[in-house]
Amino acid sequence: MELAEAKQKFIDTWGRLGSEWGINRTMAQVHALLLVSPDPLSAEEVMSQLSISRGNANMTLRDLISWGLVEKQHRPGERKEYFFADKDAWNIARQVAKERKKRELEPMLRVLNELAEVEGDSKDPHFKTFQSSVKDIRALAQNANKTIDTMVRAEENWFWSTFFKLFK
Amino acid sequence: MELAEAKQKFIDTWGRLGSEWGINRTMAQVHALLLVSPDPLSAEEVMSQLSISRGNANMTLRDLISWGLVEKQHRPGERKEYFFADKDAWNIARQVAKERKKRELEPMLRVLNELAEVEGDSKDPHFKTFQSSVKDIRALAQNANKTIDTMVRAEENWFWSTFFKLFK
DNA sequence: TTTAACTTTCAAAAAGTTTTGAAAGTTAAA
DNA sequence: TTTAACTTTCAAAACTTTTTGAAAGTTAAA
Repeated sequence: MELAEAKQKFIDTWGRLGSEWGINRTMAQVHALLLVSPDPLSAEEVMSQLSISRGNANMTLRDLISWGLVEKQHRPGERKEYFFADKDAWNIARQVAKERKKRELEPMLRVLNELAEVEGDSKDPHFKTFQSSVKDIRALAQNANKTIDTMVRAEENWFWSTFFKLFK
Repeated sequence: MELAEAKQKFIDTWGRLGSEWGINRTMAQVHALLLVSPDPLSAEEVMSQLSISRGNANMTLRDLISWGLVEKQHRPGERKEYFFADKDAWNIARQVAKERKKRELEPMLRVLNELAEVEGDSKDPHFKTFQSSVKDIRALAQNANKTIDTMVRAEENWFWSTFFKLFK
């Protein structure tokens, strides 16, 4: 397989994975493109390499920056901005976990906490099932939350050497 | 808050979470409905409680069964089938992790393995960046894969006793 | 300043996904 | 076997999300 073909396959695969996990396909593709680029790319280069519009490239790059996966670079004497992706897989995983926790897990936990407080007739099977399902799922979510906290705080070395041992 | 209102909120929240994570909103809502139902429900009941069509209810229930989250129950002397959700949060998490691993992680790993084999000029920065990004992400994916394997094999007790102690 | 090289916005269009419901299929009981 | 109670299918419609591109906005350099 040629490098160009392999890059394309990587971009497509990363894009598919993203969309299966609720992340905009184009955003994942732009991320993949930057992951395999040794140097920062301009918006123009992203547009032409992925055949996407200027508006789309702009929004997507801003999203990637807000996810903490990409940063802008400025070159002296040039108006153009360049975009560069953090290439460290563990940083990427941490960053994504951190953002999704903030955007999705925490809001859900707030609702679950509220629902766990709902009072009712403890003889009513409907109430009993509701309460135990909610509390059980809440415990799971709290646990996920805590695990992500630990993950976010962890150093790379700690992660590769210690964390996965638990699961071996 | 009334129980009925709380149930509705639970169903909506679970539905939203599902769609943020690439799981059909209705499927997540049907799952939530069954999670708070002490008894199995018929397709008819699911349809009317969530105001969805017969076709949608049927497909969604079959999907939930294929995810291992719901099972059909048959009552002697009745044609109708009833649907019942496993209420155990740890089983649910394991089941979802197992299915997503099979449906998404493993196919991606196959592509990454293939891409990690691509040969090229090790003096070329494009090739070097490609190779190291692919290998690094592959290592992460392999770790995730292994972690899920362990999770799937783990007993409930192991999980609850090791992780959830603080929250009970 | 002014200019022009760039970035950002956003309404409309396109693409993708989900839902509907009527018709076809299935099967348990009579 | 026939019937009718139920389940399944799938093409078309509705809905949701993403993308486009032209216009507006910004700003560094001349």
